[in-house]
Amino acid sequence: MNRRGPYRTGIESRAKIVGAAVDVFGRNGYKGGTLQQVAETVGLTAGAITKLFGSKEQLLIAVLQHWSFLTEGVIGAEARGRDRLEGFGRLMEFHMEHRGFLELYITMAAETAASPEHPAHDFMVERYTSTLSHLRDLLAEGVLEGSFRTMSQGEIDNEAECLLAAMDGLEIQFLLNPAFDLERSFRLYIQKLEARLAPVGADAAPATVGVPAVG
Amino acid sequence: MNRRGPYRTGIESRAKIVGAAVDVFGRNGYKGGTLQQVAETVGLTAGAITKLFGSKEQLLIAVLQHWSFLTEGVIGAEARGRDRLEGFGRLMEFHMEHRGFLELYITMAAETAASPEHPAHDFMVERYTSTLSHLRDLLAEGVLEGSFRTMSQGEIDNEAECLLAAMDGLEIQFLLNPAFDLERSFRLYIQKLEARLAPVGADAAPATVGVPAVG
DNA sequence: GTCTATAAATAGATAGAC
DNA sequence: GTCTATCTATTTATAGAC
Repeated sequence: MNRRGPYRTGIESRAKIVGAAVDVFGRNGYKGGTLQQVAETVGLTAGAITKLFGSKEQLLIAVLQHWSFLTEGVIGAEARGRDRLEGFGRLMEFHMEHRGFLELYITMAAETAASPEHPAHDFMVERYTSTLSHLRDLLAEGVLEGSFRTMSQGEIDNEAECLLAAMDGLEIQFLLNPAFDLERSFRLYIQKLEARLAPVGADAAPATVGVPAVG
Repeated sequence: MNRRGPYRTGIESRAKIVGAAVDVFGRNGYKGGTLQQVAETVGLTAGAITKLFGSKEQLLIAVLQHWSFLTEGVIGAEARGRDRLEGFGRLMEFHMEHRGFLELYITMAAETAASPEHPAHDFMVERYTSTLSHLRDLLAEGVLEGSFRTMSQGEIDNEAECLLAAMDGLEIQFLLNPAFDLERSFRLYIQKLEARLAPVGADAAPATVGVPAVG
């Protein structure tokens, strides 16, 4: 970085273009978003973007890689021990602070879910597969560690699916209603999850644990 | 219906066009879907559709009304008593059998969530608001009826939000992976919900209730 | 590296024939 | 009611000047 030479401005432009494309593709989708909208945002022309990235599709790929790199950094791989699921809480925070990335994620998820020929389809399928795998591992580690009660693999699978589903669904509700407290709702879900998965005899009064007064 | 007169074929065409538009808008989104794709599906021309519906946007409105009418019939208003949440289980079944309507719902939810100027934005916000309200009512009625333990309004709100989120998120997972058993995953979520919300003293062994062997 | 100009395709919508 | 033909606007992508 801070590289000298003939490519300096090109590299800076690429970064600015990718940032603008996150918003454009996030708001209007891949087909709906246009290179001219991106160009307008960064003060260039559509032709310049085509030459820099080769094609609209390759710009999308660059956008997805940027997003992937950023969110993996937010979630982190160090999530072990007590704060196992904390990385995903940080992801909710990140999405509240950077709405453009959340819009991109939800838009790409829906578009690729509905059309297998979407250029980002394989990317998103792989993303969902690995996220589910990650969540299953966290839950299984919690069982081995004694933080969670014993569960069958089927129970672990379903908890992982529901947890990912809750994140996606709550994020949609946040986008539709900016007053919605995404991070708080997600953390309440986690509290209920931890109460439900508490080792037998670890805590009394399971009927009310994990849900503080909120009304 | 089976109406005579000069409007007969027009009415039949309208129904066929709306059905085709469900798929086209569902798969490609509103901006991404074209009148020509719809016309091709039903064996008409794009010009004929424009004349019948006035504009692309009015076709979308007709599509949303059709979808709304159908899904409300599936969910039903009779959902009281023990089978309070059964209507939403039927909705999951319906979505597995009629994937086009599910694609339309998820696509519209994502598009309107990301762009407030979307022609279906107000429609979807209203849809989410009323669904959340419906779910809160079902939970509150369950409390009054004694099926559920006492909850604060905040707890009810969060349970309704998480339930709607789980439905949306699990549906996305089903679309991305057709082998995913949406209905079963949803019913497992409901079982966990009912176990979590069981009246105090109504059932022993809360740690394992509601989750049958699945591995 | 970015521009202008342009090619080639496609969009939604309208007009008029039948 | 549906078609053909056409208008106007946009799209991605390319070519060549600077």
